[in-house]
Amino acid sequence: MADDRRLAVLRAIVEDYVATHEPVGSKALVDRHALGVSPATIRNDMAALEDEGLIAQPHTSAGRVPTDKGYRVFVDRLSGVKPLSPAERRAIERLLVDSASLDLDEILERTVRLLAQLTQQVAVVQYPSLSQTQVRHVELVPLGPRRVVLVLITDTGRVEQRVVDGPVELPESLVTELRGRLNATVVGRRLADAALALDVVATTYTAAGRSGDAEAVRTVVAALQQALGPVREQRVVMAGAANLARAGLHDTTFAASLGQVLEAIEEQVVMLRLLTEVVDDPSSGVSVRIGREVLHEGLTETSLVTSAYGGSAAGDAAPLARLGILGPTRMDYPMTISSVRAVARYLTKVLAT
Amino acid sequence: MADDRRLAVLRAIVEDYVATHEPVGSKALVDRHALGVSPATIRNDMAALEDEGLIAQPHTSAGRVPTDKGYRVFVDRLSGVKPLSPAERRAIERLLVDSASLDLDEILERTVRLLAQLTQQVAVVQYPSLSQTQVRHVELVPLGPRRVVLVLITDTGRVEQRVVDGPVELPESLVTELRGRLNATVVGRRLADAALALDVVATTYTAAGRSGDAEAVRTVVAALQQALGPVREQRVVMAGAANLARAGLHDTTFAASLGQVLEAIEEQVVMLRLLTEVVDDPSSGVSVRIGREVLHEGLTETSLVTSAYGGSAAGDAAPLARLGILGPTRMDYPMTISSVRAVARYLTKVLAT
DNA sequence: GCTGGCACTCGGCGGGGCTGAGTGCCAAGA
DNA sequence: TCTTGGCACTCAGCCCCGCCGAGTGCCAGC
Repeated sequence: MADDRRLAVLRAIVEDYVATHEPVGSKALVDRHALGVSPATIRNDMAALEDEGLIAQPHTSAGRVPTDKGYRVFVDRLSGVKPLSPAERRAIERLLVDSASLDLDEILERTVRLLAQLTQQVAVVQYPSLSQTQVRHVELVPLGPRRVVLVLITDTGRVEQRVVDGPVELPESLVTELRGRLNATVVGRRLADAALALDVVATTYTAAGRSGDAEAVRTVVAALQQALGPVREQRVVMAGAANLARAGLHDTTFAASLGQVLEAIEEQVVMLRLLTEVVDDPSSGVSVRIGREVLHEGLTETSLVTSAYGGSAAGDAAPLARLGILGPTRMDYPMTISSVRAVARYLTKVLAT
Repeated sequence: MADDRRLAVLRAIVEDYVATHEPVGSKALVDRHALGVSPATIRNDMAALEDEGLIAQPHTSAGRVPTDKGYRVFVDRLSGVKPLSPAERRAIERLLVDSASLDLDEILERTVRLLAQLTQQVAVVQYPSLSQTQVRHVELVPLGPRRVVLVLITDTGRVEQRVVDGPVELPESLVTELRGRLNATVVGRRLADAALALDVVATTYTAAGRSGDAEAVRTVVAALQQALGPVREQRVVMAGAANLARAGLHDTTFAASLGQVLEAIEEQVVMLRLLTEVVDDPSSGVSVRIGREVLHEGLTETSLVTSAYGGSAAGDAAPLARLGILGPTRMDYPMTISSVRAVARYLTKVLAT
């Protein structure tokens, strides 16, 4: 039971520190929380918590501050679910309703803004993975004698385009023929399967003795395969950088790392790595990385709260991608976690329609 | 000639202040610049410049700092063109070469990054205006009984897409017929003309007594008209927010406005207004707005250097859109101006191919 | 019109002293 | 064994002060 109280003290320290942004002392704790014991007792508990590495003092004779490890314990064992406020719930539902007729780009754009606004942090949404989706249609449009636009349309309504410069002229007749052949080969297949199936198309032309055309065809096929490949789906959208700056105003240590945080966000490669190397906690459906756990140089003062979205709630379809937020380690985890989870769920619903 | 020297003093003050970020005094000026007169003379000149509102003292007994008006005079009359370094020139040329086979999105993405890197500021690139371009092709792809994807392809290779939910079922035969009719109506026309020409399509169906189909057709036509309209071209891409944060580290006044700057950048509406209300100076081909001239609340500490791009160098084709940078008023204007101009020219070339 | 000289101003810096929040430890009580 | 009040101790933050020096404006002389 003494152990229970120690954890209650840790929870109180985290909550107060998040609220005030100042190291919290033993007296302030008993004043603000009905702990039922004296400051001296709290001090003993604090000493124990410090031994365990859960809290730390910035300097002698200052209050305590949670460490990354302290936040970890708080998140894993202490934070109850904070239900969303009616206003928040309404904002999310509005997204769901309004999005019915929007295209994917706009849905994601709105989602990321909503998440940034709810959490007052930087929000990121990864583009949905295309691996589950199928090819609906391929279109070739001549732009010039040796140039065509290749447009790939999937059954989720996503459109990919490539400008292709052929090595030789592409007569209208060949374009028309190739359009038919490509559609026959790939329509209805999953993207990865379609890419493989295309391998034979160019060789057909070689076999038919039309080696001149085969060269041009190879170029077009290669572009289509590239469009089918996973490269283009590796994108994230981001919103709420201004929230970061505002957080930095009240927190000089975080302000210093602001530049590095912005850099990481702008480097899509970095964000994608962070998003993909993470796995949701089965019970909460959310992943929380705290401080150094984020495993990126400039983000040691930063936590990453993310959740998978897409797929089906029943779990019989794999999720499509992840979304989440990035903010100072000192954040309101219960609120953030429920916001991220709620937005992920609603986005899943929206995409299922 | 005394007047000439006063301007030389202003130039020296601007240059030193930009370099050191500290108020510059009379002694420091004569040391660093071969002005050929004594500090006392400079002090008289400074007093005159201050009377004219071109420089100011943060407090008595500190050096002088240029005002917005001072920067204005510097930019208009004093700053020579600073040629790009060979390394910079090479970086820009590499963009030109590599971009040959990329699509528009990627070209702009690279351009904005390049500009951010060259200037060490936040770079913005507005998407090219579509008003000059023509419709190349319209494609309709059924997604479900009442849903189609509408894809619009222009002769610049730009692709716009819309998911359209019809009020009633859209049978395959109608989709095919409509595809042909739409293409017959709009292909080869300019976007704005095409939107007008579409007005008659729906009425054709009504006239033919097919009022059931007419309703569905109207929905599709409306979506296409919206895609043709100017709404979707109103986009900007942005890069280099981290540069801003870095600038803020050495400059507390600017750090305070950092949040507002990020907000303005994220609000595309704001950036678009700023970009469109600006006109290039005919002699330099660049527009420079300094501090309050930017005419936006959060950007009084910020300058905006932009240039039109696209069109033709000879001027016989109107430019397509603008690109530029946003940074603290205290920036290296000659360098920034030549970078912005150079990138705008190269992007024009790239898009002309 | 330029220059050297001179008195003046005032922000920034470093030192010293005080305050108060917060701690650790201890001995006594439940 | 745990809790509690008491007590001595530490130390960051703050204020005050005095000094320094950069920088100024003005003036008389060239």
